[in-house]
Amino acid sequence: MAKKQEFVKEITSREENFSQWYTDVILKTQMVDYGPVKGTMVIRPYGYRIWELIQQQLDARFKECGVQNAYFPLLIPESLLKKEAEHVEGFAPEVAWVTKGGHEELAEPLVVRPTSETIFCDMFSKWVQSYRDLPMKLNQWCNVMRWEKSTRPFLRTSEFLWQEGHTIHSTQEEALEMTMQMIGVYGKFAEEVLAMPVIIGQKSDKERFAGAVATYSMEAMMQDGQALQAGTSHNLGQHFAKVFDIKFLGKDGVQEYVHQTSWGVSTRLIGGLIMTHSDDRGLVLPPRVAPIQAVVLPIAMHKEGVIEGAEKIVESLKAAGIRTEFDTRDQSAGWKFNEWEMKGVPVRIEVGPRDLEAGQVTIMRRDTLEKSVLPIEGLAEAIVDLLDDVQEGLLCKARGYRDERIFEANDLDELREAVEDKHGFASTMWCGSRECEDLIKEKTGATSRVMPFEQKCHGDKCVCCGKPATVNMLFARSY
RNA sequence: CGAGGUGUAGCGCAGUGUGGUAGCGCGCUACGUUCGGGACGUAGAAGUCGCAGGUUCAAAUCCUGUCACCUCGACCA
Repeated sequence: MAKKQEFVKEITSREENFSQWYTDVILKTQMVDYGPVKGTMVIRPYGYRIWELIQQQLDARFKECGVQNAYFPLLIPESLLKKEAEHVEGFAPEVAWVTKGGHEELAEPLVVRPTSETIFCDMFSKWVQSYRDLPMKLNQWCNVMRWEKSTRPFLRTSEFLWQEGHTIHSTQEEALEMTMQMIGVYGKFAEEVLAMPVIIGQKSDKERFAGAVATYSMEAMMQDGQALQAGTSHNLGQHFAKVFDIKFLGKDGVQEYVHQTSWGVSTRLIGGLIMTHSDDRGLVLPPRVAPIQAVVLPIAMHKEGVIEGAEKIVESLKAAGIRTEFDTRDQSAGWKFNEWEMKGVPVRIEVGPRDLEAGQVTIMRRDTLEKSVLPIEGLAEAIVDLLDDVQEGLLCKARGYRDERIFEANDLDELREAVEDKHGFASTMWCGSRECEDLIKEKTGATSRVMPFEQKCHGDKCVCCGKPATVNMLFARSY
């Protein structure tokens, strides 16, 4: 019999220090480690598996939209990046340069891609001639590099993994539709797969992507009330097309510039996932992105028939398509309980001699920490249902949490109170001016997040200047 | 870039005042006893004390320089 030992807390509580808690969770669950170069991270197998699951499921949704995958080079010539003025200005402070090839100084320096608009455009201009070539919808899964001043694993790292979609269309309407379609795909994906509720809307001019006509974003609320921009979709208009000379011959025989979009989500989604669901015991993963959905723990393994009994259960779960881990390591049961809880496995299945005798197993679900008993007969089907339940439960819980923390703010003081004291989002009426946006940032630390597609009008005066308001804007402190 | 802090075993830390042969907890290895919420015993392995110089018979400890990292600002689609 194992003696009870004082519980050694490995993870800082969220209440005490949210950012330390976050770091503890990702390091101690062995999802990532810090890389040798400052601001980089090594994604370990457990973390990478989550990314793979995101990739698979998101990519399938892209394909449904007629998007094809491709791969473009890591290095971009300086001249290409510089073609679009606003674009280069936006990224200049954070690009990494390559100036040497072997021992030779390069005639033209190269940048490590911070995003690939320019190189896509360069190729588009060669590939497109006729309206019959359009639309062209491409996507690539790759890494990008941005030399950030301050970094945090998953949320802002110098190098990160993402997908970037780039499409070109013959009409403005079609490009706009594509932009909207993709932000919609992201929003649905975030809620259905990551169980992460998001608010979709348009960014202010200040927060817009460098070179875009309009940027749409999905914003999620983390458990400390800060906002996370979890995915963006940009309507690039014809800016890039004009600079890179991407023209096509229309049905009417007239040369026209294409209308363009780009959209992306990154490994930041994993950071969002963690800060949305996890608790003081560690990770809580939604079943659809859990590398291990169910762990089977044989109790008192040395006893006759336990391993065999558990093994049969494992086989039946695997046959039902459940990602199952069979943990037969020589460790105490309590130790394993904690280990798998920390790693966020949605369902734990204990199989002990007493269970087997009674033809049942003991179940614990990670989201509610509730224990229950299920019969071995028909267990796999029951677990499939349970996983669906967990998935749904997590979304509901997160949505409830978020909705409670969106506060209407009618003046600067209420806005500050919403983000600072109540740790939430401020829903405001805003005049649309840059001056007010800057002043709000200065006074409250909050930045504009999105003008939600679902506008909630609650007044007619700007939260900052009191002049007539034009739009409902969410303000929040953000990552 | 401004202010503060920290570098000692894989991780977390003590030791630095007053210089004297490197310590603790966790983890790791082997064997045995255990096994339904972080087990126990015994025996082990593991450190150029961030780096470079200086003072000294002797430096983790004192002096000088330097590097790295962390926190808070600033900055950041």
